[in-house]
Amino acid sequence: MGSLEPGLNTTALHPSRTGFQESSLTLEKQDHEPKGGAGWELVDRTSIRDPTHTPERSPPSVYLSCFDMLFTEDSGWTLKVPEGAHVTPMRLEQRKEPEQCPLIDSQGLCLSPEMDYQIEDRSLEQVQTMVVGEVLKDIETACKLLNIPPDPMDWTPGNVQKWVLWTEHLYRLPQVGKSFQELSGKDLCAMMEEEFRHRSPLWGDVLYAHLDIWKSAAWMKERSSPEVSKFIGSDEVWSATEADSSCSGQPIHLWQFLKELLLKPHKYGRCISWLNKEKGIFKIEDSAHVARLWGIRKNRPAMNYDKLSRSIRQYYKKGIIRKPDVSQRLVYQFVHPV
DNA sequence: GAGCAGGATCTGC
DNA sequence: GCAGATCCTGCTC
Repeated sequence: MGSLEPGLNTTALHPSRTGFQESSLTLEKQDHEPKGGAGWELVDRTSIRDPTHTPERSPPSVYLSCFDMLFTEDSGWTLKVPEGAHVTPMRLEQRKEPEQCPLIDSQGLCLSPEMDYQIEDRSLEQVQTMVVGEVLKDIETACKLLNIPPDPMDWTPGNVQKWVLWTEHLYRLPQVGKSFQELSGKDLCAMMEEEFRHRSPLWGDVLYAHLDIWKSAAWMKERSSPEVSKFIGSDEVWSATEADSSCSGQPIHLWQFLKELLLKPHKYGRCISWLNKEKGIFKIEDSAHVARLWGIRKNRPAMNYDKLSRSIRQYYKKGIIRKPDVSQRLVYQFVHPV
């Protein structure tokens, strides 16, 4: 049994990347029983299932993409793969609209349509709820960073471009944005998977799968699952009326953006982190990554750290950011830490 | 070479 | 006009 390193992006399991034929995957966590027992297998490019599943025992499938969030160092979850394992994409031939999404059950969890029954495995249910919560939080974070609405149906062509750039970044895709120019969110949502593949033969299916998750999340948000809300917490629940400048269409300032990243250490701790939160001293650990994120946020693909740092230095005169008393490379300090 | 400092100019809102 | 983005020169580590 080999194991995939925490932090692994599950697109590494994408059959087009791996050439795998079939798979048996197990989710494991220290002090927890492995989930799935005999293992999980890939159902399609976005979901995995317990091959030993019976309706009475366990949910048949979960979004594979959801588990991206589980493979973080602080989550403790590890995806185990048997030596020489292969992954087979068992395509869902009859993809349904989000209202009938086969991967979402009647309670808003990432389950299949045959899930109209009680799940006896409570811990597994909790994992499901946690996964959904993580997906919603992840999308919420992306919305804030990109300043786009959570529902793809509301996207302008500019929003679509930001989202495509974001997806390119997330899945390490080559540039495919030009293939989706001038499309609104409604246009994008109306497109079938074949059209995604037509526009981008190599990566259209990845974009389609990622969009499908966003569409499903918007659908879940609309249904306001109490289970999911409970997990996410009151301060994290989506709210259209939430007084959040970064989601209200107002342009975000660079210093606000940096603080947003610093507020999500579980996601961005590897690229930016506090050295002394009380004094507002932070370090840009991965300058290229932070610049890339800022470029995506501002729809400036040519952004780099040289330009970003120049913008930071503009804050010196304004008294927003300065270099700490003991100047260090890539270390800055908010003049008025909160 | 990468990062830092700051001037000058351009751009989008 | 503002807030960056871009380009630049010169400097430090």
